[in-house]
Amino acid sequence: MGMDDDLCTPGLILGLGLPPAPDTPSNIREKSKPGRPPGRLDLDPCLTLALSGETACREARERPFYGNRSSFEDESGGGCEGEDSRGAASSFSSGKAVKREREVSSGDDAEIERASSKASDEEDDLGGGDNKARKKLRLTKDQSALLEESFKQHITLNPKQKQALARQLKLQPRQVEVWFQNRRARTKLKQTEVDCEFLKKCCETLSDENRRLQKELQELKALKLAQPLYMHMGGAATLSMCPSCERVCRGGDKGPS
DNA sequence: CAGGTCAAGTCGTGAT
DNA sequence: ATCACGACTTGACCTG
Repeated sequence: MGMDDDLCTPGLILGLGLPPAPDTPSNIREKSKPGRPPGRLDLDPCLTLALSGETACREARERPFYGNRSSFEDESGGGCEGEDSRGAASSFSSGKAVKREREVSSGDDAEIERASSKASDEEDDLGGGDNKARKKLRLTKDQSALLEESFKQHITLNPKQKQALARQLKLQPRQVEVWFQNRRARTKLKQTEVDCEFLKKCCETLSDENRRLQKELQELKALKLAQPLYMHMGGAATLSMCPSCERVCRGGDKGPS
């Protein structure tokens, strides 16, 4: 009678452990500043069946942040060249453009940029001479290819690189900068999707294993109910998890290897 | 025309 | 205070 549940808890603990949910694009926000370049999600799920006294489940490890942000760029990054002047790329937000005027470039750069803006506008000219509306810049294949190429080399640009690339592409440095920003955003989004898929698979796998272990636990409980004496002889204390075959064995029983 | 893509805008934040 | 960056938004353009 009384010996069922109380006696029946041999101290077996079943635990399903998952690391904290992955950073979603939204909660990743500023915390993730250290920068996670597109990389593998380091997930280490844990599922354990243990005797009491042991920890039910390993602490889920903290996922390391994805490695570096391209700090290597910063060595030469002076930012003193007025490289990134005014949001002149678009003539559309007249008043708002003021914001972007933090780097007031000297006339020289300003002219280069104005010229390059014109050049790029005319390059893929769609015929509309109306500059009232913001005109969509479409990068040419060559421009995109070159941008992609340099993105492969470094995902951020220092001012000199930006300048050089802009000159090469006949674009404004600001346009190059924006392209890199958007490119990083796309990369991150893509990586998030990949992570998400990976986590789903992990979840399925762990659920399966959880079910299996729950079943095993039930079997063990049933076994103990059938052999109450076994408990008093200290049998339960000798139950242990065989690391190699991942089954519960008696103390004396050794796994296959 | 709806929905997708992407260049470019705004805003908030951390680093210096 | 300034700057660079990321997140989010806007708007032009494209496509089915």
